[in-house]
Amino acid sequence: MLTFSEENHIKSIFHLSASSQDGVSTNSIAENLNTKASSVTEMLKKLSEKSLIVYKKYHGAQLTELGRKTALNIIRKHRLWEVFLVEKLNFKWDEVHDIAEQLEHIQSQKLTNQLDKFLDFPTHDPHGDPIPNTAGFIKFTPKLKLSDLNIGETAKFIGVKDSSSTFLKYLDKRKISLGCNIKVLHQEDFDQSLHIGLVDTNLTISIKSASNLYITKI
Amino acid sequence: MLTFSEENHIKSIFHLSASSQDGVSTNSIAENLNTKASSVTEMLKKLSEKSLIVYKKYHGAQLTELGRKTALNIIRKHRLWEVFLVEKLNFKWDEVHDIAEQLEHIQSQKLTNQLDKFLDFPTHDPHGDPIPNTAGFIKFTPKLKLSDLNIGETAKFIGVKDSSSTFLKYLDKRKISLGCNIKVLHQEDFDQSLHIGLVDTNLTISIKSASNLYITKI
DNA sequence: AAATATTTTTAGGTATGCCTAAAATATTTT
DNA sequence: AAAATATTTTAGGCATACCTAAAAATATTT
Repeated sequence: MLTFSEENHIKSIFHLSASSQDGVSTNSIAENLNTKASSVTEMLKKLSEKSLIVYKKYHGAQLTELGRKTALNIIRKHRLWEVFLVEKLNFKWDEVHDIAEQLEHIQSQKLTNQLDKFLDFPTHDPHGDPIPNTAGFIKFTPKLKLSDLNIGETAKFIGVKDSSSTFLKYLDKRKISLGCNIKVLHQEDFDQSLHIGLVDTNLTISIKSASNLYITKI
Repeated sequence: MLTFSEENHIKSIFHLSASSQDGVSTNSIAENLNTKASSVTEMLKKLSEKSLIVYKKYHGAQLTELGRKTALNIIRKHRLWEVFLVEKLNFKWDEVHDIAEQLEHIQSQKLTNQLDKFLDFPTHDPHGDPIPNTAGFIKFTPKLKLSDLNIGETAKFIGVKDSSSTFLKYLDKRKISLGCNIKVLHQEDFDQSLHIGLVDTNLTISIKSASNLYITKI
């Protein structure tokens, strides 16, 4: 049985692993968890002793297979609860993160699996992130961004990179919702902003916003 | 914001208050929470400083109005989650306690209220215990036990006193479920055991079991 | 009302998880 | 490759929440 803090460190290392080939640095974990490097060092020693990570002093941490499974189980719970909150309790997609952050620590394999069944085995959470299965298998989809498209191309909006509440609300206001089709109409030269077409409206979004939208060509 | 431990102490004091007019003793809390009296003493000081209890050395603790509200909010969450687990996720009534014990600490007023609505505002949990409303109001029903009935009387089974898994499974096996009608047919002289009649069967239960069943005359 | 027993508190200790500041190591620059 | 800079670890502290053992207060018995 892991403590909340241990679980949070494991999760953090998992997320940071995506964007780094070798070990995850102490500082990046500290920044991610809003703690200090020295606290992280302590924790890395502990997680290493529990065989959840491979840790070599001054050279960061890498999850072991056990650690990866552990991380994916926490992420599975987080994302299932997010689906529950949005689908069943009528929460908006920008309101669910903090609550799921608490719920992901609830310990009961049966609870997780029954919840999964109750939600009819969803494959993605409300932000488009894939939900790992019981075995810790996660469906990998190559992640294209809207900013990667050429003028004239159309794609389906399938997920957000930055799922901060501010950004999600911004999307709501512009009626850009998961699953909708977006066509790139034109790009401004001076600031790279994109004119895009939705089903019944056109609008302009910054290149920064465009690179926060994951899409799949259709 | 209270810690899990603070919340558990508050809850414990609330439950123990039912069966004691004046202050709840340090020892009884310790026993209830499986800790030691000295740990409880420390906590009582802390809760007292936070105005959740009135605490006088050597004379036990009593909840303040704030403490009572706090306790009822935790109990509300506990019981709503129990309903959720049984009604929506197909748990048995003897499986839900430990999970609800974790879920009761999740902090989000909105979550609790949406859950309440989703469950269609249940009034009682799967063991027959009443669910406090948002304001901390709890419906008080005078609690008769099956053992209080006279021979020949019939009553509706509305709750259990001891909701241990063993006892709940015992009831399952005998098809005694919440809401069913029970008639007291006869009492054995030598051990006070009761012969009772259900809808389509008769059976014998010990006086100890009978005093664990809350009923209401019909 | 003493003596005894029980309960509660205090004193002092441990593990966890955080911190700051200083020391050690790694990386980058010149 | 030496110096400067950045990162990471160690050392030593603090708060929480537990513990045991001893002391103090209360309750019960004689």
